[in-house]
Amino acid sequence: MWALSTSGGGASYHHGDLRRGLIAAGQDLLRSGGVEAVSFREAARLAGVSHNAPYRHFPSREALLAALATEGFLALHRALDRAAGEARPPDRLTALGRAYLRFAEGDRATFRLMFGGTLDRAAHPDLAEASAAAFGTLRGAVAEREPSASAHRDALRAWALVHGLAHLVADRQIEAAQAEACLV
Amino acid sequence: MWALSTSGGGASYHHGDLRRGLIAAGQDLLRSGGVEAVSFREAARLAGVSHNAPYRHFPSREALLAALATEGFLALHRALDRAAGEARPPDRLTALGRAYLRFAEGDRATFRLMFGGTLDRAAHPDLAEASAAAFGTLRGAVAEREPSASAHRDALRAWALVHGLAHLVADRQIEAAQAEACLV
DNA sequence: GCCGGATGTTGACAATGCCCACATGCTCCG
DNA sequence: CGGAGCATGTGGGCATTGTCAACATCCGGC
Repeated sequence: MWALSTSGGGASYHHGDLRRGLIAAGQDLLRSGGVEAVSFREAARLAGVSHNAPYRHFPSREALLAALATEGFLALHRALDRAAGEARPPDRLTALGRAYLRFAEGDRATFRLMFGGTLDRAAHPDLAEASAAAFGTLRGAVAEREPSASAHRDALRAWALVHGLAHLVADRQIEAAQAEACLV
Repeated sequence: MWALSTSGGGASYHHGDLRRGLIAAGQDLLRSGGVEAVSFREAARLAGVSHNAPYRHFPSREALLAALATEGFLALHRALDRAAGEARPPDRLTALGRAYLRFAEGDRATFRLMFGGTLDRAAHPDLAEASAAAFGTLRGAVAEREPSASAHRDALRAWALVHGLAHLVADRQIEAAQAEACLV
């Protein structure tokens, strides 16, 4: 048992791929109980190891949270890229916005962790890189549609609009359908 | 000593106005160390009471956090009202947006607590009321400028834009000046 | 003047993050 | 082939926290 295929960058370990297991456990906890519920010891329990094993893979609880957020940015990036590939230029920006909103709606806890400001990006390079990569796709789509001199400001505005809608949806202040109606 | 003037709704108590003192202590902790740093016991320490005294005023730590968020919405509401009063209709909406951004920038920790999604509005009526009141001012200003049939959607869009900018500023992803430039 | 309830205190318990010393089992080098 | 070295996992322990229960104190109304 435990013949996990390490389908990623992680090394292969003693008892399977514990790092991956802890991230999976953390995602479960995050989605079911929010950031507060992500506990080092509980993640260890779910992964079937002792309460101290996680320290061999994450230097602190915050590092685990950063890994979860990084995972989130990777997923968002994939979703944005997919949406960009399926739409032609005129509608592309709207499609990206919709994908952004769908992501926030589909995994509210992760979205809030990603943008909750709890995590210090400077202290977690992987996180900074993953988030910059995701926004690169968005910025590219804006520049493509609006190649004016004020492209930067327009990109920012588009980003902020979508981001604000996503937060409002994640916080259940508005309905997802209302948010999508604002994208036109 | 401890002759605090209870300048609000709180009753007057045994050792002064502990509820107010705990909120003040909580604000200090919040601003200096983020939500995670707001500890029941530390707030009690700052207020000079035993570790269990807070339970006579807040049923749980989350209730204290809710009170801090409520206080934040009251402050935001005041700021928005003041900005609305100082500007005439054409510029009023922009002025409101600026006030919103200034608030988020000036007290990032409180802003994140208010919109972090950690707090269940349904469980804290005061919080729900205070947040609804603050948004009432914003919505009113939008409707005033854009009395079209799609006023609701426009209000939502304006709110989302400002809200997204505020989040990006609070998370230090963009500069406050960049955000203000997007308000026009 | 005293009595009840609101307010504050002390003590305790489980859970958590993190540190230390120790055990285990790959892996690689001779 | 065998043992050394090191990455990985374990167990115990400590300080802190949120919360509960029992007890103390102090105010206002009878």
